[in-house]
Amino acid sequence: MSHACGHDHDHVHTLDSGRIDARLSEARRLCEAQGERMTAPRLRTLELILSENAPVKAYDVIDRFHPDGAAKPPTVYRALAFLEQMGLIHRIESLNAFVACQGHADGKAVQPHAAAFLLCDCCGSSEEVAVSLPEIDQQASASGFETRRVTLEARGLCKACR
Amino acid sequence: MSHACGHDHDHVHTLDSGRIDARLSEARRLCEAQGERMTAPRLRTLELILSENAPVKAYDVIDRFHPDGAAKPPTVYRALAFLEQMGLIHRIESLNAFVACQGHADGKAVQPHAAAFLLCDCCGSSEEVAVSLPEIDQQASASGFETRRVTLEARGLCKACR
DNA sequence: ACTGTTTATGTTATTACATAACAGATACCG
DNA sequence: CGGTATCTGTTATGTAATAACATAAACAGT
Ligand SMILES: [Zn+2]
Ligand SMILES: [Zn+2]
Ligand SMILES: [Zn+2]
Ligand SMILES: [Zn+2]
Repeated sequence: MSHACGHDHDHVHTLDSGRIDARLSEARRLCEAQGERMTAPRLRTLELILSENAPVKAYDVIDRFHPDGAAKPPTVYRALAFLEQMGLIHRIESLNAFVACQGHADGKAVQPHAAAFLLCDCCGSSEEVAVSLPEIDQQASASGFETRRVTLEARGLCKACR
Repeated sequence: MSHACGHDHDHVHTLDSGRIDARLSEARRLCEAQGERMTAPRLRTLELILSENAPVKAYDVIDRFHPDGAAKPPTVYRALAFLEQMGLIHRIESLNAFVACQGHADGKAVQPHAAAFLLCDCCGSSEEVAVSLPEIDQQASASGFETRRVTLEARGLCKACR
């Protein structure tokens, strides 16, 4: 984690392993409840993303996948696609990275959903926030546009890094 | 332009060359007014993006840059960065592509600005819409987050492709 | 015009990100 | 158990973006 901003990034806290295990179990339940399989590579990919608790690059997952040596890219990209479909992770377009969905943090199952993100350019932290988008919905309606997915990402500085 | 959607994409209209020339002249004026140079590679890059009138991949610009043979990537990526800074084009994160700013279409000079986009997954068309984002601004404030740039992209089907 | 300084471009090479294609294994269902 | 669908392993390739350094053009002051 390189930075030249004159302050530390201790405020980017990680999840303890108990909390991660809980999230993984819950993810397995959620998949099985929908007739989907939570396989080893999917679980491992989710584990690595949860461990970071911030947006992670696909190739970071690839590099850390095995204790010794990297995974093959398709293994991880397929797992990422699956986890995203299940609503367990989100892709951050402006970072080419993936982050665990915060909608599950409190133990509730959450269907795949659009989310907005506050992304710190200094410490790399991410906060998922729920927003409605009346204006763009209205603009879309006015244009006869049928919206399927919305990407909303705010880049800037978090409270601790300002 | 490949598609298997059962309808044509004639509704994706291009700009005629007179209109493109006008936009290029205006871009030059806008740069010079700010003490920036509108050089040949920058102008050529903008021309290619205006010609498409829809989001264009960087490597499409690279391939078409010279009548015979491609440009080198840094040439085009540097031009793209410049044009984006000048507010003449926007980067579409979810497509890894660039589109001309529509704020200049009516002859007005427009400062660099955030914009939202309606992006058709079928015909590839793009519509730039102006929106304010009270909810995310509010969420950011509540979190002590200082927003610098916002990406807002709606993917779906345009009126003609629904 | 001369000269130092800044800004932009040319060029080579490399790094980062993502998917196609197909073979093999595993789960699931009747 | 056999057939089918789903998932994984593997190789190779395709696509997107930048690092690093050399060259050239513009600019400002003399
Ligand atoms: Zn979420
Ligand atoms: Zn921060
Ligand atoms: Zn614009
Ligand atoms: Zn369309």
